[in-house]
Amino acid sequence: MHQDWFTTLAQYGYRLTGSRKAVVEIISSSTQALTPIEIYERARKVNDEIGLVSVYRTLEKLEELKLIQRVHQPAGCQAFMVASREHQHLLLCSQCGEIRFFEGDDLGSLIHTIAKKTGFEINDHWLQLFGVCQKCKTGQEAGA
Amino acid sequence: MHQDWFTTLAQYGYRLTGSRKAVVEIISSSTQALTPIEIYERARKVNDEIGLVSVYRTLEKLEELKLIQRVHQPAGCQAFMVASREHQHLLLCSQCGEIRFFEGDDLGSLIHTIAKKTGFEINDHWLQLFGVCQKCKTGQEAGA
DNA sequence: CTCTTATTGAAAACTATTTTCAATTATAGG
DNA sequence: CCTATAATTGAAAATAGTTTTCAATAAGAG
Ligand SMILES: [Mn+2]
Ligand SMILES: [Mn+2]
Ligand SMILES: [Zn+2]
Ligand SMILES: [Zn+2]
Repeated sequence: MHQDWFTTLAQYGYRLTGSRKAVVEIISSSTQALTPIEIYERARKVNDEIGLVSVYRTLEKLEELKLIQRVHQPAGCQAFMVASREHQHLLLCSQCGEIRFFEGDDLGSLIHTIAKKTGFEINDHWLQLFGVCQKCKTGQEAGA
Repeated sequence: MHQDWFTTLAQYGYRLTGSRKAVVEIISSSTQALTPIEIYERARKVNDEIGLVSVYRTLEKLEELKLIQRVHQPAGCQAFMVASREHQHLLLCSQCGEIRFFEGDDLGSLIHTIAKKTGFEINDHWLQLFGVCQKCKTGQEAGA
């Protein structure tokens, strides 16, 4: 997966540097949403030269290219994760932070009804489900 | 409506001060989500002594009492609006910022399916619809 | 009216993010 | 390979948003 990201970055004329590679590898392989600081701390274990500022700059570019997306949670909205290619929704574990995509919502008729009732032209929606994952339910520790 | 809020605040032992009244009146009568700064600026027109810090402190208390809620939007997540008493969802106009509640989503069967498929125990959800309100569609300016 | 204690605004502190800048380095072209 | 050039870097400064500290004030119980 991160190979694809490198290709995309290169296509857009961005150079492949050590700092960028570290950030890309960390985010693209995480099953949790990560904040800039969390990414920075993980990246430093690989490359202790990296600056937090490069994490921010890389996140900015990855978001522009729609390779990552911001995740909104009750605890805060600074975390990022891999973006879904298609229209999908999130399922989040409130305990360990694991995040999964799911698809197949059938909001069509609801959206139609609300549009008719309110006069709004509805063109997007956010749906997120919150819960406790299987691992956390059974008491196991979750892998980071 | 803000009369009820004053009563609730008093019941919890909070005093009714000019600063609080201003914040309460502004939020409880707005059809848009407002940021702390926006509230502050509006409040100053009524009471030019008020400090931004009191806006923050009042928001904190109103949120604790569940009289207001934070609104998450693509442009940012610092805005607040009246909280719905019951389980409801938001419909937001991307153009003028108007926000409405709606109810009657039928996510039950979707949630059941996802729970079964993933092993998650799902206990909450967020649903927001984004679009353009009637006023904005027909080109009128929206009232603040 | 008085007393107590919550609340206030200003200022300082803190946190998160962005900008500035000179030094470095990826990469296109030779 | 080398070279030239423009993108990228990390440090430091700047900015923005929010919280804490503090002495002064004022709400409200009695
Ligand atoms: Mn959907
Ligand atoms: Mn619902
Ligand atoms: Zn979990
Ligand atoms: Zn509108």
